[in-house]
Amino acid sequence: MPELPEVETTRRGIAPHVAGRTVRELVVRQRALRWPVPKALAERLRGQRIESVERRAKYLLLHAAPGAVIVHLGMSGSLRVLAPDVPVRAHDHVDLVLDSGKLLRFNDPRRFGCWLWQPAGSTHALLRGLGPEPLGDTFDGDHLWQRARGRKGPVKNFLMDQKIVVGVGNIYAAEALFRAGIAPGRAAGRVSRDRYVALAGHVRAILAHAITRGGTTLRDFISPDGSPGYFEQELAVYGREGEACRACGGDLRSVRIGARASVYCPRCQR
DNA sequence: CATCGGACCTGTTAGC
DNA sequence: TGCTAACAGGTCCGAT
Repeated sequence: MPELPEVETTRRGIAPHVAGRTVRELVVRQRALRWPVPKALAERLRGQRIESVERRAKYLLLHAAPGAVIVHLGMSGSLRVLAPDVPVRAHDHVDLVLDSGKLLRFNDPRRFGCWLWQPAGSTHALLRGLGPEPLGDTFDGDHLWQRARGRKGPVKNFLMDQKIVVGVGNIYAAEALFRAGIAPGRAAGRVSRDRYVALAGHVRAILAHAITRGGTTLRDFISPDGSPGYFEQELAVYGREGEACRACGGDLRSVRIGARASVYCPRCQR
């Protein structure tokens, strides 16, 4: 589910309810997520004031004085702000109970998400080596072009490599490549500088626009207030295999690249 | 270092 | 209708 726009939508949804609040307790019902939720996490958080909620790549960071909680939504995770009397449902693995009386509830059927701890002054290994934020100042076509020198793998994998640029997953990679007219299977090193400039612009535009739409809801993504995202209606290629290309009318085709379905238009994308 | 395949886990859907 | 297999938005890790 969650690529950058969904994580950012989540951040914006929870921040007003979480920032400035103090943690009453952390309730962990299922410790076995992508990595075990540290046993000491509840103790570390109890009584701490959450100062801010930051996003880095697809990670959410809940900052407190002694450190930060690192939350990743994995492929099926979601966070919701709820009243304490809302019944626990299947896959509600973690509750962060706040002094406002509300709680932040983490639900994740596939358990690919994580809740980890990062002591103040350190950078967790997961956050090291990440590429630039696609909506930040250091991301542009030149960056992509430089990093693509000598790379023979498909440009789609390159674009989804979090060391190159963060936040772009399968959906938005497919969409950005369509808009840029680049075939997803083309070798990353064989895309011109000009086309990388176009691609970077489309990545930026599509992510920014998807955020304004509240992200993409395919199956189970919901924002913290329970509403879905509305970007799905604007997808040009993702999930549209066999349907007509909105630009040329030809049939969209799906190929597997790196074990991921990759839909594209063979006529518009080269 | 780049690239590839497997792994983690459960729910939904396509196909027989 | 019912069972099984394939597939799903992420990304780490180890082997090559």
